Amino acid sequence: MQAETLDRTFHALADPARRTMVGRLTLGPASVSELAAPLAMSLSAVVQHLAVLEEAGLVRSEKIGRVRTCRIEGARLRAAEDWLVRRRVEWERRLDRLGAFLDAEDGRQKKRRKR
Amino acid sequence: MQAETLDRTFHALADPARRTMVGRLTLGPASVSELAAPLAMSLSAVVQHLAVLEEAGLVRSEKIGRVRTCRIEGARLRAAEDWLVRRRVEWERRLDRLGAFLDAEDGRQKKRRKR
DNA sequence: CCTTCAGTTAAGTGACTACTTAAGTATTGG
DNA sequence: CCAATACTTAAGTAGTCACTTAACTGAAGG
Repeated sequence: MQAETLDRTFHALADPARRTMVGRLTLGPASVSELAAPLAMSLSAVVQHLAVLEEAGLVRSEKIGRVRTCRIEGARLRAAEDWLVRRRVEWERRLDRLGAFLDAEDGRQKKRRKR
Repeated sequence: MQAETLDRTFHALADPARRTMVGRLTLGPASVSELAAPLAMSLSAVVQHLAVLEEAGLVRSEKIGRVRTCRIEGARLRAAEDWLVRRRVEWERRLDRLGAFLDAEDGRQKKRRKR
């Protein structure tokens, strides 16, 4: 939950090519060429995107022979999700309190009208 | 769930100042100065961050008199959370399948050993 | 009124992004 | 062996980013 880690994670996810790569890796490990296949850019560009994902800790990879196999690393993705969930919960809690307050006000008004 | 919308959302969240602003707004509406208070930068810079958040649809604001009041808009935040949840679910499903497969293999090995 | 307040706008700067092409380096199938 | 494969590295470029300072607008408060 460190600021810099979230910076890198959200930055990594802010690119459609990188999200496509992450999406592919949720289905299972893949080589660099497999990750590149659906993307309309040079292999070189894909490698650079991969570097961003690895530096963010979203992906880990190992090279065997001439093939580099990549897989997702769940922790950072989970941390980003957690951050979003926490904000949403806080925000919903606030809406609930507001709703309860308005209901109470409404009740008071009706009471007043009854007199 | 359009790509460009997620681009903007994740990009907006990739900055610590903007995340601080969003965090503040989950607690309730705030003026620009209130958002700026905890940030070590000029008001002008804060206004520029606010513009990024508004263009991403994460925040909406209205000016009354000389005060601009900002509040969060939940939808886009929710969409980002959804994207992360979907990837995680996919990834966990894959791990489960893998686990089941390994368990089955393990069972087969034990059977073989029994003979 | 007129000054302070709350924000707005413009212009500039240095760093970073997302690519490209081009020229590598190991592997490996035939 | 040697050509194809699977990346890897380097260098360059146009565009974007996160600020800054400075000058400005329009609403209040005294």
